[in-house]
Amino acid sequence: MCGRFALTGSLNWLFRLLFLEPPPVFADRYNIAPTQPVFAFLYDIDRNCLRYDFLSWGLVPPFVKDPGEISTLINARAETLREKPAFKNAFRYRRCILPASGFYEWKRAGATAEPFYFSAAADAGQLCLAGIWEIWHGEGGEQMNSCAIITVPANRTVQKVHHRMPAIIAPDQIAAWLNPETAPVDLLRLLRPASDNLLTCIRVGSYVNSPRNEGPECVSPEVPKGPFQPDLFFE
DNA sequence: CCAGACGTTGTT
DNA sequence: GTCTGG
DNA sequence: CCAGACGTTGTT
DNA sequence: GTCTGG
Repeated sequence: MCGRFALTGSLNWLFRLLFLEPPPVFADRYNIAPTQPVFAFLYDIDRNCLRYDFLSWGLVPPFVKDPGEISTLINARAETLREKPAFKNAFRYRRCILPASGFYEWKRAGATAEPFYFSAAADAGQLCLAGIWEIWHGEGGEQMNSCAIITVPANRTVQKVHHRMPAIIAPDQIAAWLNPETAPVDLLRLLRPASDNLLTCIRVGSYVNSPRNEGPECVSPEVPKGPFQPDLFFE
């Protein structure tokens, strides 16, 4: 699955690819967690244009009375997107791309969970995660835009840590994914586990565990804990 | 017909 | 809103 | 996803 | 244990 990710560095290549003007500033984010605003490229069927926006991570279906009523829809299984009432309309009409430098997965080992960071092996930069988004209207006219990340079975690299992973769209498929004219069957074809050579994996420290923590330390490799820690004694 | 769910993950 | 279950 | 809270009353 | 918050 995908419950935490990072977005750092310049996205200019993506803006250029989509013929959009980049915003002047873009803060590095190392620990993007559910409920937070996430940056997204999306097709807006109402305005009939491709644009970007910030979406609240955790999809709120339009039929709920209170956005707090549903809180865990941070992922949507690719296998059942078309059938699930909470997702089908979003899949049909509101797809998005969530750029990510990498994503975190936790490996469960009994009571403990060890965090791992997956990023593009080619050092080429960001990944494009496939998402769906939704518009929620409150009784008082308030509006909330939210999103979920689509998951697929893990590839060989991710399998070592977890059995699901985010769907990653290749740069040359982004336009097709966002295009409102693309047929559902062709959309589903894009939702495949990434090829095994796309990602590298490192074990990171538990610093990232708390969503309150930010900064590059989130992706720092785990400091091995051995019986000997001379630095502590001879400081 | 109306009532009630509508989602994922992991764990048991 | 729309589908499923009773 | 993990971390952290988990409660009421009355008064300022 | 379970729910809420980030």
